[in-house]
Amino acid sequence: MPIGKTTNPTVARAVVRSGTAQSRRALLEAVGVVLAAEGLEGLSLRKVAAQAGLSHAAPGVLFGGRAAMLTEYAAEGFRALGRRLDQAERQAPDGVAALAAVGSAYVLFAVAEPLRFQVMFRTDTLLPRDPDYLAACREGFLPLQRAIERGMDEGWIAVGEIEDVTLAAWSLVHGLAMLWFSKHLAGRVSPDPKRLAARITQLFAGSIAHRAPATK
Amino acid sequence: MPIGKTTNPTVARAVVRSGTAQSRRALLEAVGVVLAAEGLEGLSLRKVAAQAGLSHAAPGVLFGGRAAMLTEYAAEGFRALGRRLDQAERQAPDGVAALAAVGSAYVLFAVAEPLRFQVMFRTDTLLPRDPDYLAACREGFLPLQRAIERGMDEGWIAVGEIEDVTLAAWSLVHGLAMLWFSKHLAGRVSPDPKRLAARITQLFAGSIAHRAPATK
DNA sequence: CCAAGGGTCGTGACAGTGTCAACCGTGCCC
DNA sequence: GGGCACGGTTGACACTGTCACGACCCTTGG
Repeated sequence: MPIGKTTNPTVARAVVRSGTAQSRRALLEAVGVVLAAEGLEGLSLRKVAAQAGLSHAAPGVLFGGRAAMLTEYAAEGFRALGRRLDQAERQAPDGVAALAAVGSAYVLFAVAEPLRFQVMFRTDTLLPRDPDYLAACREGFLPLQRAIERGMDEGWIAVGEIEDVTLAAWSLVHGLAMLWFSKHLAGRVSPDPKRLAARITQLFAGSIAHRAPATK
Repeated sequence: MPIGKTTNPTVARAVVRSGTAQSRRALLEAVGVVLAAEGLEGLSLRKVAAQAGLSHAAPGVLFGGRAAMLTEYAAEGFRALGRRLDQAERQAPDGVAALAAVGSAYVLFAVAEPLRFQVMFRTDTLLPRDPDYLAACREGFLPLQRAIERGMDEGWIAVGEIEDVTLAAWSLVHGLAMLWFSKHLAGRVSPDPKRLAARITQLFAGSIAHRAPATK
């Protein structure tokens, strides 16, 4: 008897998340396809459903609405981002390099997949309270926290400024990515995002690490 | 006769900016009202038109479409932002304070009017090539450039790094504002945006200004 | 003084969107 | 077999942005 593919009966009922895993996966992949083909504004549940070979109301049934589906899509993006940052952080020889590498990887991830990145942070079209989404976010930012800790171990970050340095680093690369999307930088800066991200993150990390003792 | 006859579409399109200034002004003000009442997702041309006391298609006629109207609204926002930054920059005693003050004012403007700020940078729903919009952007960022120039005159910014420092400063405050909106900072940092912005911008400006000579 | 015309805006219609109630088919268990 | 819960479709609804058409007003020419 082919009972092997039976789904967990009670859990599926308890959680709001229903639907077959295959259909949900197909829809999530279709989101990326439609996003790449039609752009951010051209994204619609109906196109996604058609791309996935399902009926037009399938996203609503399987996820519970547009926001819920995009939230799941965004959570997957945060997990992918976390893997990239983790890889960058581990390869860095010291704290300064780690901070710059994580920041650079952040920007390059955003530039490489701008649509996904923008969906990830468009919290007005998402469900920011979703526990899965929140967990993915927290997991994604662990590499940055590790890089900060390395700076603390190396002595160029004081315990009292951990929060500020972390937030400043995150803001820096997040803002750089956002400005890159917004095209406000077109013609204003060098067009190579890789070199640009490296310069900016090294400027920041280097300035923080090599401060003169009397910073007011 | 089903054949539409000699209507000249080019003549009607000759002047993009048509309509009375009053109606356009009323619509732009209505954008702010609807935005405040319904949020970013609740914004629609029909609600704006109703709020302004006009017909549902008035925005399309008077501006040429949703994107054009929002672009004009965004341009007004950039002009207001420029005034705030200019004021902050002029009151600062030296370059470091100017850079921090401009950055702090940037964040506070964004926090004070989050919806307008988000519309200003949502370039996928705007017309980023609009000359009026571009001029307003450029004008809005003059104070930041002046602050950087003060730092250069004071000797803590080299000529070769003007571009990088400018972009880093802008990215920092822009990212901080964006992260604030995205609610990813909720519970993570101090809830007072004024104090937070001051700390972050002073950390950045102070680190850049008081670097040890051997950076890297 | 009146008719014509161009600009300003309302009206109606259309395709497309997200969401929901109602509806089937299919496998499961008593 | 007879429910029956699940996975998904169908159909409908309100709402959106956009466009063609028509009504009104102010100017202007004869």
